[in-house]
Amino acid sequence: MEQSNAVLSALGDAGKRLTVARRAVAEAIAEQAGHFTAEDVLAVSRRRRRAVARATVFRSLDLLVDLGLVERVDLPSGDHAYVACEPDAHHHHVVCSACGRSVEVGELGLRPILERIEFSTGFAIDSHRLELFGLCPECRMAAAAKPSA
Amino acid sequence: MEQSNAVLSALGDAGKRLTVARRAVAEAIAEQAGHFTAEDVLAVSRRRRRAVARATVFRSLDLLVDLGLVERVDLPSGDHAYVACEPDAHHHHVVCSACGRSVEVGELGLRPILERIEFSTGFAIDSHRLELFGLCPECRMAAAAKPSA
DNA sequence: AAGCTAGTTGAGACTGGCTCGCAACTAGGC
DNA sequence: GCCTAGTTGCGAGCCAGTCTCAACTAGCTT
Repeated sequence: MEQSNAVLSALGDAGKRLTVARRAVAEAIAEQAGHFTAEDVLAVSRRRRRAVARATVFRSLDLLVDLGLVERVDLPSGDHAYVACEPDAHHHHVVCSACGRSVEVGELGLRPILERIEFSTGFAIDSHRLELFGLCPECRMAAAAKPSA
Repeated sequence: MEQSNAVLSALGDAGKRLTVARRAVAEAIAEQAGHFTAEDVLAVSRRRRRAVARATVFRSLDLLVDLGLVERVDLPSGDHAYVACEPDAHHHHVVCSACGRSVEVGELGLRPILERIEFSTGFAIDSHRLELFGLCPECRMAAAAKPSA
């Protein structure tokens, strides 16, 4: 809930209205443990009897992406998903390929690598996207406990 | 053309048939300078009078992705595209955001960074995706020559 | 408390990327 | 040249995401 509050106050700061639909979307996102799709938000909003129109879900999500409160990730499957995240600081996400949970990691010294690439290719790199996929500690343990199946 | 040959022989090695449709797709890909979409392949095949059905384009592209001859990239816009690339070695792509040209870069010392992340998050990272976007040397010069517009 | 208005929403038609099912076709071994 | 399983083409279908526009409302104003 606190997270949805953060979203709501960020909306206010950006001079956006705090509408019922946006509250519902914020709540639905706050309820997500890891990454989620627009479809998930839609489903949660319906389940909670705060149904929001499909178009509005996409609009709100776009808005939140603009505000940096949510980020798009492209799953290895090619599907588009979103993750809630801290605004401001540049960071990346580590996504659990079993349960979908996602964790943020900081800038982590990519800078020198980027510089090396710029030097060797002549490109002026202005944006990059690093997405990491693997098993979170819980799923690792679960997998170890029950190796087959 | 040599690249399309590489594709064709790789198909043979994988025990796949060398059909007319696949040749057409291979040629269309060889003709692409940078990233391209399934739609591009379709358009080229038609322009060359070797029209391939939409479904077949997707099937062939999937096949080539499986064989590691082509890779999917997700553009910052969220669109899916493909890039032709060397099979085997793990590598990443630098994509020019102006002209779409793409260049491969090697593994470039990401390993220690991944290890640091594994240590700090407890995740067992088994795959990652690093996509770099920026201006290639030509487009940089073009941009410098004509700063406005 | 009521009014005002621009930002926002809902509904549903629409688009475009991609997949499916199946009969027809053909690459490549014999 | 024959055979057959792997492929293809076609067209229908599916689904995420977008668009349009009239109706609604958040939040300022009076």
